[in-house]
Amino acid sequence: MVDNAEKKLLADTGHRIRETRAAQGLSLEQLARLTGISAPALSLIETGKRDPRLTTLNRIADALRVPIAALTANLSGIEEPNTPLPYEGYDLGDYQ
Amino acid sequence: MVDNAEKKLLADTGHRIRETRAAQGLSLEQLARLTGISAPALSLIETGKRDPRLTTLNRIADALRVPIAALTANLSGIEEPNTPLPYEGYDLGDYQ
DNA sequence: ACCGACCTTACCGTTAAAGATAAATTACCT
DNA sequence: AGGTAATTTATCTTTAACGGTAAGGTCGGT
Repeated sequence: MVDNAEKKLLADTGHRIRETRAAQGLSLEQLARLTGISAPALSLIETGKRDPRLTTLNRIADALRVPIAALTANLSGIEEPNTPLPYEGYDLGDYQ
Repeated sequence: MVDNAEKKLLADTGHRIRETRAAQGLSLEQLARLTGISAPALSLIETGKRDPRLTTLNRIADALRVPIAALTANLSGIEEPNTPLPYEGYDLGDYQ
């Protein structure tokens, strides 16, 4: 469960990065120079084969001039205020 | 430039995680069980001493039932609107 | 066909994330 | 004060991110 969801997260995030980069007419090599991240590493991230660190994601977002949130696929089931979760909550006793 | 900004990013992100966890009355040990991430690792992340991977951040966001964007500090200089490309920016003349 | 720009994949070395455990520290109680 | 929970820090091992380089692959253009 975790594994497939995480693969999808990485794939979707990579997709968003690639779309954003392509929309700006940047090549991997250009983005590599802008971010300091090598082009092979960027390729792996964009194809969902690598699990980037937060600072890596931040450097990409900075270079593409979008917030990190624009790159992180949001498939966790939560989006806006409070989506009622399909599964059991934990004991959040003093919450509310 | 990158270094200080990244430290601040990690510190701010960790702070948001801690605030969200505390607001739900969860201990590090409880969050560790929910995420599969060890309590020492969570402590390092919350105190900004570790650079978490995207899937790690995602597991934390899932357990806290907030989107990843709620945890990632947004100090990249860009705000909210996902600019659909004004496209006259980006002076990459020196690159290319 | 060749060419050139772009992307992918594979290998290697360095570095750091992450789990486990234990120890030390701090906070919060009565 | 003592006691307990919570958190931090330290050490170790395994795993993977990342850069570098080189090789392979794809596509469009002349």
